[in-house]
Amino acid sequence: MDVVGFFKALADDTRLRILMLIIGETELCVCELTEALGLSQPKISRHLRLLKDAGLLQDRRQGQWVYYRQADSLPEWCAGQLSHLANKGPDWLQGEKKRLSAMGCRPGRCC
Amino acid sequence: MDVVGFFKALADDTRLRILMLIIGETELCVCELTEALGLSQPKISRHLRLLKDAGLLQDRRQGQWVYYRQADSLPEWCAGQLSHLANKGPDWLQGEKKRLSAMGCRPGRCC
DNA sequence: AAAGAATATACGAAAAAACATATATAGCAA
DNA sequence: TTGCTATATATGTTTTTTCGTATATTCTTT
Repeated sequence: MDVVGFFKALADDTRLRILMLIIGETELCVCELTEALGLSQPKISRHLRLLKDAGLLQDRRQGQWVYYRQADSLPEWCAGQLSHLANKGPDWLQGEKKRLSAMGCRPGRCC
Repeated sequence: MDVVGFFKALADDTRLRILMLIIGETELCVCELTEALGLSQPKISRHLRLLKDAGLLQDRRQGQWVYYRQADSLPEWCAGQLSHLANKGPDWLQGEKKRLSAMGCRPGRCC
């Protein structure tokens, strides 16, 4: 996990929102992110891959869903910064969180 | 100072090194940075401008030299992250610091 | 005023990143 | 198997960044 790579990974509005949402919710699958951000599925997947390649996220497959969460074993300077950001700032994620909880059916959370 | 803008500003190797050097030394002028990083003067100036536009640096002119330092009035989450980075990490700036102190004549510091 | 040094900007080219869309893969259910 | 859903990748295009080089500006010194 190099420093510039870390900042590059966060230097995009979509990725930053994805990451903050995931950290706030601990774990989210692709379709939840797609819904919450109102973006196309390939776009979400592409950015998730970048975040995973950068070492910030890890994924696990469960059935047909793939869940993403913050990577274990992040260096402290990096994890600290992330949780700090996720807790402190984002009033900019109100809309996203609202859309998330408005989802009729979320995998593992309903029906 | 928006969050994405902050990360964009740091998402470049040259800018990150410039910033870490400046924070480490409190204040540096363009020719010192040019020497320390071994890069062309226009390149340094261009990146300094980006950092200034992003709100991370401020400058002051003294005679023919322009000195850059970390901006006053940075939000706490931002200043904290910067000093944390500058103090903790950069073993990657050894060469730069060596070239800096090897400069025969540094404005305000010699002759 | 003229010359020289330090710094800034302008401009076209090259490289990198982001995108939309189409298609592929993988699991599940009938 | 077939069909359906969730996710991933491939491809060509557009946008954004970065860069080198040339030139402009500002200050100092003579």
